[in-house]
Amino acid sequence: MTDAIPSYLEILNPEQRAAVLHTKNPLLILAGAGSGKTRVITTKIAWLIREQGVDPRSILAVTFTNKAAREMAERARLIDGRAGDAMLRTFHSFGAWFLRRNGSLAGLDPRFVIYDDDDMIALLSSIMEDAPKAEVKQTAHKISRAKDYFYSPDSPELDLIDSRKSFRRIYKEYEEKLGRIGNVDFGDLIKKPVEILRSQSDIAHRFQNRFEVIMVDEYQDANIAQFELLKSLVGPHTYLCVVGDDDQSIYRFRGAEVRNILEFPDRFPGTDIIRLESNYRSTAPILKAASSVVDHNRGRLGKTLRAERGDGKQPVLAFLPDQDEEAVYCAKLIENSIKAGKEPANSTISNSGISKPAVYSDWAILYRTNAQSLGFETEFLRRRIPYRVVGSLKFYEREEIKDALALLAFMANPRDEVAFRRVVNKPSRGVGPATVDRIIAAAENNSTGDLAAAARALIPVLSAKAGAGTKTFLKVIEGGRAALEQTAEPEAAEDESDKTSADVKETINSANVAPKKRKRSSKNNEGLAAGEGLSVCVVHLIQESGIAEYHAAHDEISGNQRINNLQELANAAVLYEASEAGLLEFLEHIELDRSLETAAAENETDSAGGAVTLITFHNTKGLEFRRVVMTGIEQGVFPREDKKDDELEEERRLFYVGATRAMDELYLTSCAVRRVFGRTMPMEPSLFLREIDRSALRIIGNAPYGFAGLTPGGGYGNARYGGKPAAAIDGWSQGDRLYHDDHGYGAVADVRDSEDGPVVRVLFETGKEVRFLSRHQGSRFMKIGRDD
DNA sequence: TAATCGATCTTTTTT
DNA sequence: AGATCGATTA
Repeated sequence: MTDAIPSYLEILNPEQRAAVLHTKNPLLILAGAGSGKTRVITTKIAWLIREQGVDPRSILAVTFTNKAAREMAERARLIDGRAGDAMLRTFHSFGAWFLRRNGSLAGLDPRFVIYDDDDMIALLSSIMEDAPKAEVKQTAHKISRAKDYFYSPDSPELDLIDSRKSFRRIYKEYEEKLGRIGNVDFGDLIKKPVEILRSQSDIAHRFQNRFEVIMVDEYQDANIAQFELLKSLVGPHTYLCVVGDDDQSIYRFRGAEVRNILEFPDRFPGTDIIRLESNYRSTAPILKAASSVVDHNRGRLGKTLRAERGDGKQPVLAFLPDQDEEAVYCAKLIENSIKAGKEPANSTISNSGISKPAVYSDWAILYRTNAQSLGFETEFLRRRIPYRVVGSLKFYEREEIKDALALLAFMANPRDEVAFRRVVNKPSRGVGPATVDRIIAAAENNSTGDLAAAARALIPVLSAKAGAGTKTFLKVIEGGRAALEQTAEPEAAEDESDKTSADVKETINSANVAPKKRKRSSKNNEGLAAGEGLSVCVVHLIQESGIAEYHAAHDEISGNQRINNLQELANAAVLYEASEAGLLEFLEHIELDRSLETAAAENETDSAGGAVTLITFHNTKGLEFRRVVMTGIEQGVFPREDKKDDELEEERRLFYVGATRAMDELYLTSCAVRRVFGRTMPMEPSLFLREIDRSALRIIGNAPYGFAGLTPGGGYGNARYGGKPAAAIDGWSQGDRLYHDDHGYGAVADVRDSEDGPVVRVLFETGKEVRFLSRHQGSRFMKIGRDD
């Protein structure tokens, strides 16, 4: 250690450095929020390559999101370029990569397409023919869950999920049907590789030898199947290092098991544990607020974060009348911070030590459910506050996009019954359900299961109309295939060549290549512009199939963007080659990484200050923002209704994750009423608000009755609102809440008549008291409601 | 067979 | 409030 320490290690604190330099035994890094976890992982990768002579290609680092994988690759490469050769992937993309090469050992055609939840439901509903849709959905969920836990249709443990015989039967049938089709669902991407590795010891050995080092990020979110995958990949000489934080485990609902991290030392004997407890992100009061909530959880490893940044602005809890005011409050906060940045003289609200002018991208609005984003969007749109919505885009879930993808999927795999059903009669070609069933039945009887072949063979027997329609459809697909083959160049062989043997030579990270080219879509609806590569094929399909026309007609009625969306999809395909391999790559990329930003979602994002981020709590994991507003902190919303025990603890962790995203400023909002399904419902403040250490909180607005013991901070306490509201004078009465551009939020303390007319006395959240003449209020004061 | 109108349900959270 | 689903109707 007395030798010169490389500079990239110098910047680490002792614990971080110990984590980087650790070797041999399995290592569990318990990394609190904001403790420099990513830095440790990336540095470790670089260090292993540089100082330990580890071949980068023998390093596997697994994450849960593509974003995290990309970031990790980028940062590791900055330290050492060779890190670019390491395999950095999500669990699922690793599974897909594995199955393309080794799936044939389990009878899987390497040309499989990945089914998403909707496809899964569609397939399932063809099995559960007359079950209500809700039940089908629920069954799909249970099957996903079963796969997360590595349960097969004949596992005895399946009873833990659903003990009914019928469930077992449906699950089994589903598996058979999916197998016949030759596609896989998300769960299969993990489960099938484990099955192969378990049953084929030669393959297992090959992989155990290939990966000398395996690292897992966000280990607290791993499910049982992923744990099994890990176990199968770790050989006697593999160095295993997992990083996680039990307090940030928020994916239980999709099978994540905190016990993976809690029991890691038992599962891998000899494990060393290193804790990273220095937080470099948030100020002390923010951390205090966050920790005081999660402290109420039982069953945690427990740790204490030290706020290296020291003191800062108190988090603010704002009680607001309703969700519209909530949106206004957020908008005002943002606008004020921007304004304050532009006019530094205006320092009514002084924030200790924060002198940087605020920009839009400093801000994030957090909410529990995607549906809550709408209110903020409308308000921000109105005020021209640039924003971007993370996650809920659902670009790939739109009808027109799913149609186009189904055409592509059917082209890639003519056994794909789900895709076939979706598009064979869209737009309607006279191929009704009866005909479709007949074709599918015929395909089941021929050995290949090829629906296109079965359909072709049936044409002579079908009615004239159905026959003609079927013919048209097949022609479209064939045309698409022709568009592939024409341009298929020898390059296509490159990826195929190393399929069996040396995956060591693999140039990896197809997930990382997708260059961010921003193609401007042609705005006219005349026709779709075909670029190069696979987009030629995509455009052909959506045009010739009539899908484009079908949706164009719809656009005219409801003013949608469907044609533009289809164009966007075609643009994305430009990056892929027009070959079968390119097609599969494109489809896989879409299934596994839906976070792609689409031009459709950009409103004014390109403006200088960036944009405010609208995002669910779940989606914020791994992110940080200078200023964060946690909205809808109400009982029933967050925590969601009837959450108790383990689930309540998970909600608490979610709260913790959200709060620890904030670097400088944290705001919490809680509404007195909220529209739920169009009905206005009275709300109660969240349980979590009572759990927050009160010394770490400043409260503004009116704490509702029942929020015992809390006295608003600005000097206007509950008592003031305890009685009936005073009679209004000139439209103002005691208890009215208002907003002032300079002073922020406040409430009317009293209204008195004077010789110049009614005088309104207002107390602001800053503690400031202001009097003004009612008739002079101008536009500087904005009334925002009252609390009765 | 397709389009239109009402009734009903919706909301977790995501790879 | 909005979407979705089914039944009714043209």
